[in-house]
Amino acid sequence: MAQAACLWQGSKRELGFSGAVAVSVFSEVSSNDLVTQIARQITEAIVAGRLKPGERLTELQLSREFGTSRAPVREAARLLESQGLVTFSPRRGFFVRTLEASDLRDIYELRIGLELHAASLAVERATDKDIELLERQMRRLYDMADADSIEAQIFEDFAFHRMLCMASGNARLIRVYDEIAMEMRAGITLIGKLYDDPHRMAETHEPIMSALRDRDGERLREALRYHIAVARDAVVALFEETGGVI
Amino acid sequence: MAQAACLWQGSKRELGFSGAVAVSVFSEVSSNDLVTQIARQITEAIVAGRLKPGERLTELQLSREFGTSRAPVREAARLLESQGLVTFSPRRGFFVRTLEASDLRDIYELRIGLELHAASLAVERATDKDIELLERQMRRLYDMADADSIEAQIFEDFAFHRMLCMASGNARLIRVYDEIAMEMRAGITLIGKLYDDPHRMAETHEPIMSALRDRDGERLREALRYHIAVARDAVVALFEETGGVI
DNA sequence: ATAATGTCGATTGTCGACAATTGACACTTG
DNA sequence: CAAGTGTCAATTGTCGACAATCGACATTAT
Repeated sequence: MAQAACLWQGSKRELGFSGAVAVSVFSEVSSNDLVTQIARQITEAIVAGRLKPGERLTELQLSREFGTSRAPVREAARLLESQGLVTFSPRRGFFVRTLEASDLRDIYELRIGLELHAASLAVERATDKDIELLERQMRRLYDMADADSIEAQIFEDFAFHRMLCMASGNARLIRVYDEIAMEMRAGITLIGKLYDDPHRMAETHEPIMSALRDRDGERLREALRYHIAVARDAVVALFEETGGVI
Repeated sequence: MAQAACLWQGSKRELGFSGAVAVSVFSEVSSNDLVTQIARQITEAIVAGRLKPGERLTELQLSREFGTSRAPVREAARLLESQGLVTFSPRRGFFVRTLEASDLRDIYELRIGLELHAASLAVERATDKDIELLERQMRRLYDMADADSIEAQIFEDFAFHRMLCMASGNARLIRVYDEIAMEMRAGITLIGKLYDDPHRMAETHEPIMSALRDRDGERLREALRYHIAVARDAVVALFEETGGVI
C-alpha cells in the first residue's frame, strides 16, 4: 500500500569504485552484501516510521522494491528478527514489531542496567581521548539544539550514550547495547516531544559528564540512572497517552 | 572432514503427528521451520565441541548432511551469526567463532552486569513460586553432583542462573542473557574442570539462594559478583593455560 | 630461489520456479 | 439466520541452477 517506491532511495550500485591502488587506504570497499544493505534500509524505514508497527512485510513486494530476488530479502528479514525489529510467524511472514508499554519499560530498565554497568567500568578505564570525544559530542548536542533539528539531536544523543558504553572497553557490552538501542529507536520519534527546549535536553547530560570527568563512579551512576529513568517515564507516559505507536 | 554423518541425528520429520483433537492441547505442533531446526543442531554441535572453533562451515556440505538445500542452511547460519556463535566473511563463508581470552573476560564481565541487575530486580519482584523453582533447581544441582554427571550439572547450573534472571520479570533481559549464555556455552566444556568436587560447585550457589530468600539485595549482589568472578577468573586462567580452545 | 602473475576448481551470491500452506470468501446445510 | 465446509488466490518454504568471486597451485620472469 501507499507509494512504496520512494520508501528507499538508492540502488544496490551506490558506490562506483574504479580500482585499488594500495592496501588499507580505502575504507570498506566491500559495502556489497545485498543482505546487509537491505537490512539497513528496512531498519531505517522502521525507525523513521515509514513502516508502521504491525505492518506486514511481504517478501515479494520488498524484493520488487529493492530490485532483487526474495532470497536476500528473507535473510535480511531474519536478521532483523534476531534484532527484535520485526517478528516472524511461520507460514505467515514478517511483521514490523509492535511495542507495548511494558516492552518500553523493559527496554529502558535493561538499558539502565547496561549503561550503569558500562559507566562503572568507564570510570576506571576511560582514556583521556574517550573523555575528549564525549566532550566533543556534548558540543554537538548543543549545536543540534541551536540548529533546532530534533532528529539530528536524537541521533547525537544516541551517539553520546554509545560513546559512554565504548569507554567501558567491553566489546560485547556495546554489541548488546546496540541491539536494544535499535529497539529504542523504533519508538524514538516520541522522544522528540519530550523536551520542549532542545537546550534543556543537551543540558541534562552535564551532570553525567561532570561525574565522569571527576571519575566519581557513584555520582556518575546516580546521574545516569536519573537521566535514563526520566526518559523512560516520559516515553512510557507519552506512549500510553497516545495509546500506542507513532 | 571427519565422519560428519553422525554429527547430527534425527531427520526433519522427527515428530510424526496424526491430527488435532481440540485446541491448545498439544504443545507447539509446528516445531517445523527447517531453519530453526538446522540452527539448533549446528548450535548444539558447536557448544558440544563437535565443531571446533575456527572450523569452516561449508553450505553445500551442511545442506548435504541435513538433506536440504542451501537456502535454509544459509538462513540458519546468519541467525547463528547474529547470536555470535559463528562469524561470517563475505564471499568466504561461515566459520565457527574463535574465542580469545579477552572475549571470555568481556563476556563474563557483561554477565556480571546483567545478572546483578537482574538480581536487584528479582529481590523486589520474585514471587514465592520463583523462589520455589530456584530451590528445586538447587536440589537438581546436588542430584547431578550425586550422579557425577558434569555435563548435566553444567546444564542445570545454566538453568539456575537463567531462572534468577527470569525472576527479574524483564523479558528483554532474559533475551540478552540467553545470547551471551550461548557464547559462554561455546567454551563451556572448560568449566567442567573448574570444580574437582561437583558438590562444591553446587554449594557455591548457597549464599546466593540465602540472600534471595532474605530479600537482601546487597548481599545477593555481592554473592553473585563473587560467584561469577570466580568462574570468570578460573575459566580465563584455564583458557590461557591450555592456550586456546577445547 | 623468490616474487609476481596466470589459471582453475571450489564456494558463495543470487535468481526464478514449483509445491505447500494460509486466510478469506462464497457456498451449502441444519 | 448461523454454523460449518469447500474453493481459490496469495504468500511462504524449499529447491536446483547459473554467474561471480576467492584461494591455491602452477608457471614464468627477475
